[in-house]
Amino acid sequence: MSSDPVAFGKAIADETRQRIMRLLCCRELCVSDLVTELRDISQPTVSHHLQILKQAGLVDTRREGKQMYYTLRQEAIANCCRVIVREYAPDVDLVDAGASPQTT
Amino acid sequence: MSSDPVAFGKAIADETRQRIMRLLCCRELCVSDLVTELRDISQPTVSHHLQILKQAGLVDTRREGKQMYYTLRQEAIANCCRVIVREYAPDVDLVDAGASPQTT
DNA sequence: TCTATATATAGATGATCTTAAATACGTCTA
DNA sequence: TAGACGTATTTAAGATCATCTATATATAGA
Repeated sequence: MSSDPVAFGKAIADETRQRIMRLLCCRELCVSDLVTELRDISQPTVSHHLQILKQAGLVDTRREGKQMYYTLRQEAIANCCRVIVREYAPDVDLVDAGASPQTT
Repeated sequence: MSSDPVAFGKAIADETRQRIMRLLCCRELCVSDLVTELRDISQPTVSHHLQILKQAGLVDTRREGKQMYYTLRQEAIANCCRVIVREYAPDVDLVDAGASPQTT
């Protein structure tokens, strides 16, 4: 919920967590679904990363019987990005120049 | 450079680095300027963080005599945010409906 | 209640990160 | 060239993190 850029950075600063986020994007999955997809990561590790994402406010949870379903909080993610741009890229207009690859 | 969300996350996942980014936002500063402002951080630590930001493509450098001047690469930062939103918040329109009320 | 299943937590370990002190490097000026 | 100054790198210590195994908690069904 915080939209704190440091906390947001820490939350996304891990390859496994971003794999989880990618899997959760636009669909709801339970822990065992995620463990099945991330076949090289143990269940406790998946749960651990989910707790970190939850703590950062980037996922929502819903219990259904024995399973715990997770979804991405897209609006929260977008909001963190808005804060970052407002703080560190205030001169950039997000509307245009979206796809222009202006990088060294 | 890369616009890799994991690398971007690692780069911003530190309070000191974001303090540096805030100081560099919209103005050019050399290392000793930054050391003066961040009065609780040593010069080698500041230099170290600047290297991390540089490696992530978030700052540009310009040498002028003995000093090395740093600037924020706002476009690169905005681009990383665009990638993150595209990947993890595709249903959200970054432009409107932000934290600030946008009266149409 | 007991058992099975799904998820979370605890503890341990190795890797990575932050930091400062000491030192090296690069540039200017005399 | 020598010395001063600004910045970068090296080294090492302490902290944090990702990951596993083992175990605990929670829920459903018999």
